[in-house]
Formats: sequence, C-alpha cells, structure tokens
Amino acid sequence: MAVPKARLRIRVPFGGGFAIGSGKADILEAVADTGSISAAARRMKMSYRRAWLLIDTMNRCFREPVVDAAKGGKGGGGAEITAFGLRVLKEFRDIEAVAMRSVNAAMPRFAKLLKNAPPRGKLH
Amino acid sequence: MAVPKARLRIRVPFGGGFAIGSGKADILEAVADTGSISAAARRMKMSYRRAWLLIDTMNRCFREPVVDAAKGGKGGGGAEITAFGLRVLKEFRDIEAVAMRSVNAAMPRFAKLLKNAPPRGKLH
DNA sequence: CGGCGTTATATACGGTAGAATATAACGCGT
DNA sequence: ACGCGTTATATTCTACCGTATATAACGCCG
Repeated sequence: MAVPKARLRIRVPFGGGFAIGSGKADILEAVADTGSISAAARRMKMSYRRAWLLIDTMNRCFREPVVDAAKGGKGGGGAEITAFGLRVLKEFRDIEAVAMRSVNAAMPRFAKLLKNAPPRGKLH
Repeated sequence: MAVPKARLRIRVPFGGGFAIGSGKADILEAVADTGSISAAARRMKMSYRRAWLLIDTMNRCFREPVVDAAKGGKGGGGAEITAFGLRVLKEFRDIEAVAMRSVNAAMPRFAKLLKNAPPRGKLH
C-alpha cells in the first residue's frame, strides 16, 4: 500500500440536493477539451446519458449554462463550455488546488500510518 | 438556493480500493464520543453492520487498529478509539480544516454563480 | 443464574444508481 | 437526398450498496 502520489476528491454540497465536486469538474473539463458531450463521456468511461444528466443539472443549477450544445451540422453537432462555465471550472479548480496542496503536505505523515501491503478481503 | 454556510466532504483515495474521507472520520469521531460502535451507528443514522464494516476496513488498512472493541461486560461491551486512531483522526481533520478554509474563502464568489431558487426536477 | 446490550457475522431484501438500448430530430458534407 | 455523428429523451435491465433481520458469543450485574 505504498503511497505514490496524493489524489483527492472533494465535494461541496449546496442545499436542495445539488453539489459540485471533482466529478462534475472533470466532465466540464472533458467537454472543454473534446468539444462534445459524447466524446467527454467516452473519455470519462461513463454512459452518454449520465454525462448529459450531470451537465444538464449544472446548466439548471447555475445562474447561466455552463455548456452550450448543438445538434446536427458538422460532425453531427457538438458542445462547448461557455465563458461562464470556464469561470465555474476555474473557481472550483482553485479551491481544489488549495486543498490538494494541503493533502500533499500532509501526505508523507499520513502514508506512514498505512500498512505497506493491502489486506485481503473486501474493503469498504 | 441561498448558500448558508460551506460544508465540505473530502476523500483521499489510496491504492487497492482503500480511501479515507469525511465519512470514516465522522464514524471514528462518533465512536470516540459514544464509546460504542452501535451508538455511533445510531448517531450516524446508519446500520450497525455498515459502521462495523467501515471500522473493520480501517483497522485492517492502517498499521495499527484505530478502534479497540470488546464484547460482553458492563453495558454489554463497548469500543474505544485507540491512541493511534486519534492520531489518524487528527491528521485527517487537519487536512480537512485547511481545505475547509479554502472553500470558505471562495464561497462568497462561488455562491454568486448559483441560481437563487433550486430548479425543479431531479438533480444529479 | 439469567438477562441485558454489545460485538461479530451471515443471509436475505430492497432501492437506486448507472449502463445498455432504442428512437427521433437535427444539420452539414458528399 | 442520403448518411453520419451528435444531441436529447424514454425505457428497461442489472449490479451494487446499504438496510433489515437473525443468531451466537461474551461478560458484568442484579
């Protein structure tokens, strides 16, 4: 169970069942990179439906849409992150980065607390 | 969708399917407070089984047990957090606290990005 | 000694999240 | 005009997660 490098997932829950976390940020980023929801879904190894639902939730919960999609046309259509979406993404990644620095700093100590080899049996 | 106060859940995934996060930390804390796994489970509003599985996972993944339990005796038995467990808990809470400060600092800006009223329909 | 509340463990049940599948509409390029 | 790949949406299926339930062992205390 050697600790290679600190990863981190964070989640900020708002009221009304909405939350933003590393997952939605990743999708947003994938859309920005690939220019389509389905390509983003493939990259994230999730179903198109799920990716769409997540994006749709963000579009509905934020003041303005974070992704702007179009059907038909060149390449069948596509999606791009909006300027507003970029702002949301940056804002979140900034928070994440600070948290990440904290984890990285604490990691050496934390890693010492773990066993070297993972135990057998299912973990929870 | 007014943002009252920032909450935050974090999760640090290690290899081999083990991760520690706010959930396990909460349980650990509940055991420390109540002196029993079942009381901790009740407080967390989860099944005893789940609480036990989570604690068992920690006991197996960390170098030393984080919870020391005994069956029978006064009050039917009980469990207490070990000195090592306290160290794990503190270490994690420290990381969490730094992350929390980051979120709290960014919150005012972030909150402005959200709608005032939660949209209707299921969120994901 | 018998009862109580707990730890520890197994089995069965249910709900839900996500995947898989299907279908329609769209609009550009050939 | 047709096909292609995408968005958008509904429906069905499945696998997993967590709960609920049951049972045994344990040790103090009345």
